Amino acid sequence: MATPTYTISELAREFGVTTRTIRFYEEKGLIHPRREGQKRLYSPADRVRIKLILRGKRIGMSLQESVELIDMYDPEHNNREQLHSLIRTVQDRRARLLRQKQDIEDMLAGLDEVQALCERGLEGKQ
Amino acid sequence: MATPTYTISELAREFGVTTRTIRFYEEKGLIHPRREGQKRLYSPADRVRIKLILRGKRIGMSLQESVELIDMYDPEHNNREQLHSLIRTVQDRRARLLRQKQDIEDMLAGLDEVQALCERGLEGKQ
DNA sequence: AACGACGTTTACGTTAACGTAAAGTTAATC
DNA sequence: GATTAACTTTACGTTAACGTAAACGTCGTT
Repeated sequence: MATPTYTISELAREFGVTTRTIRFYEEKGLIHPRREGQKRLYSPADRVRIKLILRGKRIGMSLQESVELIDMYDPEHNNREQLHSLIRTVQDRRARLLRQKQDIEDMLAGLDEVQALCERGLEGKQ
Repeated sequence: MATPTYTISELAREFGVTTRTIRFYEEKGLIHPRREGQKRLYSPADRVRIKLILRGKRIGMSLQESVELIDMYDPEHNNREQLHSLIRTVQDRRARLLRQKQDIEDMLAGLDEVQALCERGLEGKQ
């Protein structure tokens, strides 16, 4: 079976964004769907890129940051210097992500407190 | 001993933002420092609010979202209906935070892979 | 009394990430 | 063949979150 392909509105529906958003990502060079005549046709790889970009957005990354992170996967970096440099940026990213994770855990703990207070408040009025 | 108080540039330095940012937050109604003549004087409570706002920013929350979350703590909600409503918004927040946390963990796993690939690549060239 | 460091207000400028509207093309259907 | 639905391009508009510049006040020091 041939690899599946997606139209722009299929992907828009799947990810809960507008077609404008997807075209905008292309305009910014984040994806490069092929064309069938005039129409855009998206490969599974395109689809994954969009998914990863949106994942980045959810935790507050800019589109550029998301793309930089995604592009760490494909190895256009052969020499020692580049590999070392990539390892450093990986570690920077990791540090940031760990702090974000800590931020989230702190907020979750805060929400637990708030909810406990609410439930206490409700008991009295039961 | 009296409770400590902060000038705008002290806080700016501490949090790594500009004074413009802090004044902007006030302009948007996020904080309300008292005045000494013309000058702003920040209380520890003001300081914590700024800290929480910046924490929210780090994980991609808007200023408004941060404030809404912070304001869940002070109980201006006495009646049953309000408490129930608050519990629901708490649960929505929790769901979003959990997904963000999952996103981060996925990215961290991805970074581990990238780093492993880098180190493999380096071995051959040692 | 001039200077520098800090504070203030007012106001226009900037960037990212799209929204929205206009106007047209292509393919399938009534 | 007219309509409808999905696609296209072009282009101006919008919002959030500040940046930046101008013009001024108030100390403490030199």
